Amino acid sequence: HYTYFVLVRAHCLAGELQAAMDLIRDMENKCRGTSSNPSIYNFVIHALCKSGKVPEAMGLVKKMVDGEDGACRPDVVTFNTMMAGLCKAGRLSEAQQVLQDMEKSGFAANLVTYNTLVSGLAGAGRVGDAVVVMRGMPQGCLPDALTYNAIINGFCKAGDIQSAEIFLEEMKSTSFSPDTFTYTILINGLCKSGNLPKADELLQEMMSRANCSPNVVTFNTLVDGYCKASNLDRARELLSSMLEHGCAPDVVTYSSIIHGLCRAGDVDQGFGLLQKMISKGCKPDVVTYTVLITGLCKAGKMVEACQLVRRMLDDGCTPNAVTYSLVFDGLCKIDRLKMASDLLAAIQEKGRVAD
RNA sequence: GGUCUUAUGAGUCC
Repeated sequence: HYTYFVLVRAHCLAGELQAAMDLIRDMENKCRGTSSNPSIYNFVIHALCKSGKVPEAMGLVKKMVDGEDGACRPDVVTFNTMMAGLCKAGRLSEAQQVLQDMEKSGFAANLVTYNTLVSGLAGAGRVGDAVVVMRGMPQGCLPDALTYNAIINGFCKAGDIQSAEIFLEEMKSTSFSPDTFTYTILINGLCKSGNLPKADELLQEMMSRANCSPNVVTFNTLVDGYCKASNLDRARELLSSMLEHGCAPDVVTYSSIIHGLCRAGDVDQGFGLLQKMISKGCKPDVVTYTVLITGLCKAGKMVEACQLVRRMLDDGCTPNAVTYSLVFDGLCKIDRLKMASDLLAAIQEKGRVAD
């Protein structure tokens, strides 16, 4: 079975999900009667969900629950994985149904099950429902740091910092202390609601505490906050201060600042920073390029925008629906249908159509 | 020994 796991995982990671499913069927036939391990199935369910094949994942789970021809019995991870996939697809009522289904099949929900549902609801703007689920968690399965973090994030995303702080206080009264995630969530909420001073204060608090130092995500969150508040100087200060804390800026850090520069109308400086990140060994991704292309389109530099699309293709970076809609929209608006069709031809020639 | 849950960046003035 371990051999099968290695093979199935390799296929999944290569995006060859049908091959992975075929291997499972092959395993079911060859190992008939032996008890197999659900982790192989769980891995495939996860991969199917991640690539948007939720119905296929549901089919596999159903096969397992029904005990169809040689299929392995599900375990709690099977249900948790399926539930997370449904949440990410925005299919929340079906995710809630999984909780009913598993109990019907005699499986007890665990902490991961509840946390999955809580974060799914909270992340979809239904933080009130998330709190109801949290309050209904049974003895022996009480909320942990992840539960609180998901709830706090839900309130922050809804712009309700006050409620987030109430749950922060409640968290502090438990055996779980706010961690790097908690602080980063709050910093993000404060940034998005325009309270940069308080967000910065929290960063200072983190740096003075031992058990929850800021990481690259924390810095990125605040860097983006300052960029969006048009305070590029402070954003750059943070870039230096993250280095002092042993945090290497990553593609998100650079893309945020490049976005800030472009938004300020300084696409040239954006390209300068692009060069700098490349020279530091940080590879630009589809978002980095899209940010720059947006800047070029807004500046009416459609020829350069098309050139950058070709450059990203050459760089091995595949444009997605956001990139394309942006460029084609820009071209059509200024009536450059010839350029649009030329670009489309170049994309098709490279066989790189995403989304 | 292998599988599940929490935080950060892009377009559409809709």
